[in-house]
Amino acid sequence: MCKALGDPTRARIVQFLLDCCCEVEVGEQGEVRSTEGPTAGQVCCHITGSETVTSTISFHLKELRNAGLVSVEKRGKYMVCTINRAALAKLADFFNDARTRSGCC
Amino acid sequence: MCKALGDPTRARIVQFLLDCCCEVEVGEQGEVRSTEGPTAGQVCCHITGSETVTSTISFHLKELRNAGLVSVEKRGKYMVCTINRAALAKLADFFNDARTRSGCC
DNA sequence: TTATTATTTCTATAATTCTAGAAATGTATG
DNA sequence: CATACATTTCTAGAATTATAGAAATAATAA
Repeated sequence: MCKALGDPTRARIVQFLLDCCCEVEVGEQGEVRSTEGPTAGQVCCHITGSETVTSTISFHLKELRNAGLVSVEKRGKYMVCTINRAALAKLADFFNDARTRSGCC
Repeated sequence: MCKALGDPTRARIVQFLLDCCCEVEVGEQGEVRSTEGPTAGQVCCHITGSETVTSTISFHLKELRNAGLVSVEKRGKYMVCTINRAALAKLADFFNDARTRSGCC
């Protein structure tokens, strides 16, 4: 998980997912309402400033997904990204344990 | 900090520093008693299994030091390594905040 | 059905990072 | 003072990882 978070682009993605609460914007009929996070395209737009380099964001989302930090699930033709709170809790617990651990001597 | 922890060798070093409570072993006079952590050479010995590749461990210790995770201070001719508990606390706090953060919607 | 939109996979290249030897530095010991 | 020891810096090469374009996939819209 730390390795995944170590890349600056992925760190920005995670920060965006933490800050963001955008509902997925949709066409005229509102196909994809009531999602919890932004779509892959919205992440891309926010991180790179354009829609042109989706492949790079897709790569990083896969890494974050493999690390268990983010879930990316299909809703219609979009991919909706959400932070995995349990993973954050795991990290918090690990570092909290480490902090309070006393050596054996 | 996550980037620093992301490397497997550095992760092992940190884990060793957390687990370890070795006092610095010394010559016949006991020059370097009452330190809090192992020397760079002891870290090297534990991680790589030999003393031969000290430069690599030195490189990683520098990275951990630059990230603020480990302090490496001189005691005689040894360098004594200790985990920075405040850094661990910072990480714990960050992930704890992130975990419990509720979106704005 | 055809076209369009969103995203992923593939590929090559670019960039970064790790590794380990050699030489250099600093400290202690004979 | 010379030698041995602990560690760092420098260097080149190896390995890994990131990037972005192009083609492929999948779902919706016309």
